[in-house]
Amino acid sequence: MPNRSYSITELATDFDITTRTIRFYEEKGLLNPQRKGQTRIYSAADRVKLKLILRGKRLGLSLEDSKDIIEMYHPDHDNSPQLIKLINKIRERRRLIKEQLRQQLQDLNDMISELDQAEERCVEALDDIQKKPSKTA
Amino acid sequence: MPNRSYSITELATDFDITTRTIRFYEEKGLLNPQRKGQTRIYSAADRVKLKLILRGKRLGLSLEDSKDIIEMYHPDHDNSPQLIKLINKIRERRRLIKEQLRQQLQDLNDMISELDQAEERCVEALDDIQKKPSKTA
DNA sequence: ACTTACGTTGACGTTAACGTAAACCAAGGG
DNA sequence: CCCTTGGTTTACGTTAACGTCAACGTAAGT
Repeated sequence: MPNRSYSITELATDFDITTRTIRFYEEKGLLNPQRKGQTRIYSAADRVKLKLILRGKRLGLSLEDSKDIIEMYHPDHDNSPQLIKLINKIRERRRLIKEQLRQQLQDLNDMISELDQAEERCVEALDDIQKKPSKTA
Repeated sequence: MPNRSYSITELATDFDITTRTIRFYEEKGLLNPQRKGQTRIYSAADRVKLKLILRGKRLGLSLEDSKDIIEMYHPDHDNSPQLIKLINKIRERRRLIKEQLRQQLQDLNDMISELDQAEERCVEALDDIQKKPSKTA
């Protein structure tokens, strides 16, 4: 059932964050859960938003960036200038993401190959030590 | 000539950072340039370290992490227990990097395909508006 | 001698993204 | 009735990674 609702602690344990974090995201305008009295009630859509936020964080986006992205998901269907602006924003964002993807892929591969080399140097140093026994001998 | 040396502003403009940033990295123990009087003189090796730090940043590593990684590049060639520990650190780090690579690739692809969908929804909404002329008509 | 460019060391300020603590309410169990 | 288990708001604290002065030294050019 994708239409159930969630308590704040439930979401917190699900995503391994604290309730403070979730309330903080609301404070920053990234979430707007319903209320039952004082208590926050999170919908499936809220859950998805949280997921978006956390994914954004893993990619190094700021909360502002994630907020921006979240707002791309519910366009104003009656306002064509707004829609056009939104489309451009989406395309720009995609461009940024793709460029980032390229850069990170290269960075990660570079780093891995350098770690390989560093390991190799260590292994060789160890081999050398094996051949000439210690100075104290 | 890879063995020339660099001034602090030279490195700063090269990498598009401020001199404050470079001194900050030194303060945190990631760099240790020579001195000529008071003035810092950076070697080619220092330049490489800076590059490592900045790449680390792009990957979301902390300065502490980068410091750790930099220290992997000049092993103590006479101490085999140290060398063994270092090799294990390198392997662990590579494991982390690879896992991060996997995760980021998935995150980026997910995000791109979701942006594609969002764009599509916008375009459809625009089409709808074109068909039924504005309410004021 | 004066300015300009580049360098230095403090030291305090700033921003993002929460952590932490205090003080409180509400529902249910024993 | 009290306690435990959630939930709430408000507010101050914290950390990383610098930014931003201030106050000064030095060497080169005019």
